[in-house]
This record gives sequence, C-alpha cells and structure tokens, in this order.
Amino acid sequence: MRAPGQRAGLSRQAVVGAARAVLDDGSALTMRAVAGRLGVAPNALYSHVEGREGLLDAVLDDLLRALPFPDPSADPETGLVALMTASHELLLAHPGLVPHFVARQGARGENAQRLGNAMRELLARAGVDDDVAQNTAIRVLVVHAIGDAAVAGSPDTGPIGLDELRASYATGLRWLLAGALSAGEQKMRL
Amino acid sequence: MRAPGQRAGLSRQAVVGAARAVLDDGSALTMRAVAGRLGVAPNALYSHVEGREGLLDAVLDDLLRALPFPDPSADPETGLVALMTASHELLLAHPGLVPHFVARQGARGENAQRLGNAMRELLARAGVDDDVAQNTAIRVLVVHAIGDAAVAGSPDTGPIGLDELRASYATGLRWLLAGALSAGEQKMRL
DNA sequence: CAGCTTAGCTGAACAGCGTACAGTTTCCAA
DNA sequence: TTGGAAACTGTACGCTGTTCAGCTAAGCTG
Repeated sequence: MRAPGQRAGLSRQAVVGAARAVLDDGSALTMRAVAGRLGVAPNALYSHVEGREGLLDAVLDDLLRALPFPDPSADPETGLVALMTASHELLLAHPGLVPHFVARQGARGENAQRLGNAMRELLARAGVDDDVAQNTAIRVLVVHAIGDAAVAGSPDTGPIGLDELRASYATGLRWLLAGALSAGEQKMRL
Repeated sequence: MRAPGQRAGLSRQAVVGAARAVLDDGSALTMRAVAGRLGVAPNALYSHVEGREGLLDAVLDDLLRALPFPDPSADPETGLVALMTASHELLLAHPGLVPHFVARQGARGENAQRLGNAMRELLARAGVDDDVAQNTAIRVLVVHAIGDAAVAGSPDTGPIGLDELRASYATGLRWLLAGALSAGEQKMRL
C-alpha cells in the first residue's frame, strides 16, 4: 500500500486505461474496481476524472479514437458501410460499455464529433447535402448501430448467435442507407 | 406504520402499479421508493415480485399491454407503421423505463410476445414469409424504436425537439419498412 | 538553496442501494 | 380447531459513489 501523501504517478490516461481494462474482463465499472487495479484508494481517481460519469465519457471517447476512417478517394457509400460496420464491431467488442453509450447518446467527445463529421462528409459526397437530411440520416444510423449492439450485449442473447447478429445489422444498415441515399439521389435529379 | 405480522393487502399488480407511478414522476426506480409509496417495508415487495429485475420485467410487460393492435382487415404496411409508431410513442411517454428496455432487449413477457406475433403476422401478410427474414425485420424494427427512444430520453436531448425526433423516427421507419417489404416483394415475384 | 504553495494521495465516513435472515402475525385449509 | 404457509417488519450485510480532513511530495519563487 502507500502512506498518505505518497504519490502513485497516476494520470487521466492511466485511469481511463484501467477503466477499459476493468470493463474488458467483464467486471462492472466501479470506482473501487478501477482504483484497485491501479493500487490506489478509490477517491484518488477524483483528481484525474470528474466522477464516474466523467470517467465513462472519457472511456467512451477513448474507444472511438480507434475507429479507422475510410480513405476519401473511395466510393462514399462503401465508405459509409465500412465506417458504420466498424463502429458496430467496436461496440460488439465492448459490450459492457454499450449501456452507457445508449444513456449518453454516443457521447459528445472529440472523437465522437470526428465520427459525426466523417459521416456528414460521406453523406454529402453521396448526394445528401441538405442539413436536416444529413442529421436524420446520422441519427438513424447511429441509433441502429448502438441499439443493435445494446440488444446484442444483453445477458440473454439467447438462441441468436453473433454471426446472425452481424448479418441482421448489415441488413438493416443496407436498408437504411438505401433510404437515405435514394432521398439524396431524388434531390440530385431535380 | 404497521406492526410485524400486520398485512398491507399488497398484490403483484399493486406493486407494479406503484413502480410505474414512481417512474412516471421522474424518480429512480428503487425498491425503497416503491415500498415507500405503498407504505410498506422495502423487503415486503419480495413476496410479490422476484427482486428488482423481476419488477422491471413486470413493469415493462405491463406497459406493453396498452398497445393498440391494428385491426386485421387493414393494409399490413400501414398496420406496421401504426404499430411501430405506437410502440415508439409508448416509449417516449415513459423515458425512465427505456434504459431497462434496452438492457432487457424488449423483454420476454407475455405482451412482448404478443407484439412480436402481431409484427410477424403483419409482415407475413405483406409478403415477408420467410422465417429468418421475419426475424431480422422484427429485430431491426424493434431496435430502431427502442434505440431512438433511448437517445430521445437522454438527459441532453439538446437542441433537437420532440417533434423533430418523431420526424426522424418516422423517416427511419419508412426506410426500414421499404427495405424489409421490398425483399418480400422480390420473393413473391419469383 | 530555503520556503511556500499546490496538487496527489490516504483514511474515514456518509447516504443510499439491493437483498437475505429471523421473527411475528394473519389467513386458510384440513 | 389446529397446523402450516404466506405476508409482513426489523435488522443487518455488503456494495456503491462521493465528500472531508489530513499528510506529504513536488514544483515554483525569492
């Protein structure tokens, strides 16, 4: 352990990393669990993170940083499929985080915004240039990804396997994109 | 209060009702809150409900009971729109419950099953008769409704109003139905 | 280099949570 | 009428997030 006053050399990144580690081995994200993993008293975290809520936001955004953004030369529709599938896959890989993602509507962090901007740009290049059309498309696509991952991470995924899950997500994504992009095309035709 | 041994005349329905009341005035659904509203010790609820989890399931299913099922003579597509819109509206009216809905993937209660069966029947009459096609369609539609309501109930609905929210839900629903039903049509054409 | 400020950390504690256990009373069936 | 089950209370345990006061090491200032 450590006497009062002794420093542990923590940092915001270290705390976020420990939180991700805790979640990744299936434990619930409690302050005490994170602190324990760092060999530190629970309240020590409050020097680096604004409470549990803030820690969650940080973890969420940290996850999104890993998203591979499609190269701008490619076809925008396949780019969208790739981006959304990667997002969905990211959520599937961290089921413990999805409920918080739901509660915080995908977070508002730096990387969440990057994702939003990338989607907006791809949509624009696919012909969806209207602002509100872009927003609905983004909302609907994000909801689909998060919602699907949420029911996937549910304790009783039951008889449905992970592969069927991916398949049904892909199908829904195809339908949504068809709708969103056809609206764009219709407008271009005018 | 009440001496030990004195009965309070509780029932499963009364407990579920109190739970709904607690949620409806914005408080968190805690055993103690529900018990308090019934003038009863917290652990008294365990005689009528299988813990907090079970209570949540019961409340969820109780909500779904109110769903108006479309009359069977109407067009199946408009029936589906009506059914899904009603479900979405139900969720919007009870934002406190949505997170639990997400976590329990729409519940498995009696009325949830009724909803599933109704959707399946409408899909069949709309030409989607394949079993796995029906399942994906149902999954995707339910995810859209629950997911959308979840981000709607998020604390920071932010600049987006409830009307735009309903509009974007309707748009997404239209896209999804177009996809699902066109798949059915394609099959019928063979 | 000496002194002061500040930030990082500990220990203890509080309020609230779900729930298990034991005891008391009421109800119902045989 | 009597026995057993069911409904309820009181108490308590272990868990949670978070706050407060105290200690000390690090860093800045003169």
